[in-house]
Amino acid sequence: MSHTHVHESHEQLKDALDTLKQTGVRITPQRHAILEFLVDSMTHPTADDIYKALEGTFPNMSVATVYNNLRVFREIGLVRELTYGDTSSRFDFITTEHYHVICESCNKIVDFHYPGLDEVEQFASHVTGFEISHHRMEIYGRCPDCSNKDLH
Amino acid sequence: MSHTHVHESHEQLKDALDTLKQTGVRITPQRHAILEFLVDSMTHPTADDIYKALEGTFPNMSVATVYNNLRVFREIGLVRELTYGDTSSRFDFITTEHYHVICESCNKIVDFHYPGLDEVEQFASHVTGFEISHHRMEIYGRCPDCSNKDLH
DNA sequence: TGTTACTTTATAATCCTTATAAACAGTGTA
DNA sequence: TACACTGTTTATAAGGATTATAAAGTAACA
Repeated sequence: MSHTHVHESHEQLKDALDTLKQTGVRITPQRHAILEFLVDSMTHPTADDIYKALEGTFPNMSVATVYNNLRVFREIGLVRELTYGDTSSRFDFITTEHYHVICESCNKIVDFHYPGLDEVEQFASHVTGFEISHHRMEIYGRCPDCSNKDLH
Repeated sequence: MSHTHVHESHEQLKDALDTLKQTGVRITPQRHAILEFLVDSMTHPTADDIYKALEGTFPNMSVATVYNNLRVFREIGLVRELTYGDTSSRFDFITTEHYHVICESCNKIVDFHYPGLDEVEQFASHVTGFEISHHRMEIYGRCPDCSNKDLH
C-alpha cells in the first residue's frame, strides 16, 4: 500500500514534468521542488506553506517565485486553486476528479470522490444559456475529531 | 410582474428588519440602507460596491461600517458571503436556496434554482464521518453575450 | 560566443479586510 | 432630567495576501 503510493507519486510527478515539457515551461529546480511538494502533500497547502517547506532546500527562494509558479501550474492545468472564505488560497495537485469536505472547526480538508455533477451542469446550461466549462463544490461540517471533542 | 417584484422586495426588507429586531441588533440608518441595497441589488455586490453606492446618502460613512454590518448580517443568516477566486468577496441577500453560474469572461453572476444536493451531503458524511452542515457549489462557463461575441 | 527569452530574486506597492480608539447615539434607571 | 451603560459609527492605522517591478541570473540556441 505504502509502496504503491510512493510509486503513484513518482508517476504523478513524472506526468507533471512531462506536461511542463510539452507546454514549453522550463523545469527549474524550484519548479521541480514545488511540484514534488504538492504531489506528496496531503494537506492542501497555502503558498506560504510551500514557501516555508522549501526554505531549507532553497534559502534564497522568493515568495514571488512560489506565487508565479503556482499560477503557471494553474494555467496549464496541473494545479487547482481553492478559494474558501479564509484569508489565503490553497493549492491542490490535480489527480482524479474529487471534492472536498471542510471541517468548520479545525479547517481540516478531506477529499472524497463522487461522480461529477453533470446533470446539474446541463440543467444550469439549459436555464441560463451559458456554455458550461466546469463547476466547484465544497461540503462543510465537523470532522469526527472535533465532533468527539464536543462530547467532553 | 414589476409590481410583484417591488412588493416582494418590500416584504424581504421587512422580514430582514424583523430578524434584526428579534436578534437584538439595532436598526441604524446605515444598516437599513445596506440591507435595502442588498435586497434590491441583482448584482452580488462587493463591500466596496455597497460603499460607493451609499456614498451619496451617507457622505461620512466609513468602509469599516460596511464590513462590520455585512459580518453582522452574515452571522444572523441574512446574507451570504461568496468567495470566488477574484480578489474581493461578494455578498448575496439570502432568499430561497439557489446556486450561481459565473461567466469566466465577464464575471457576470446568474442565479439558478436547483433542488439541494442532499444525497451528495449524505454520501460525503458516510465516507468521511463528518457531521455535514451545508455545502456550496458554483458553475463556471460563458454567458450568452460573451459566447456571441466570439462569433465575430 | 553571443544574443535572446525566460526565470528568479529582492523589494516595493497594491488592495482587501480587520483592529483600534475616540466620538456619537440610543436605552434604561434613579 | 441627569447619568451611566452599551452598542454603533467614524477615522485611521495596521495587517496580511498577492502582484508588480527591476535587476541579476540562467538556460537555449543560432
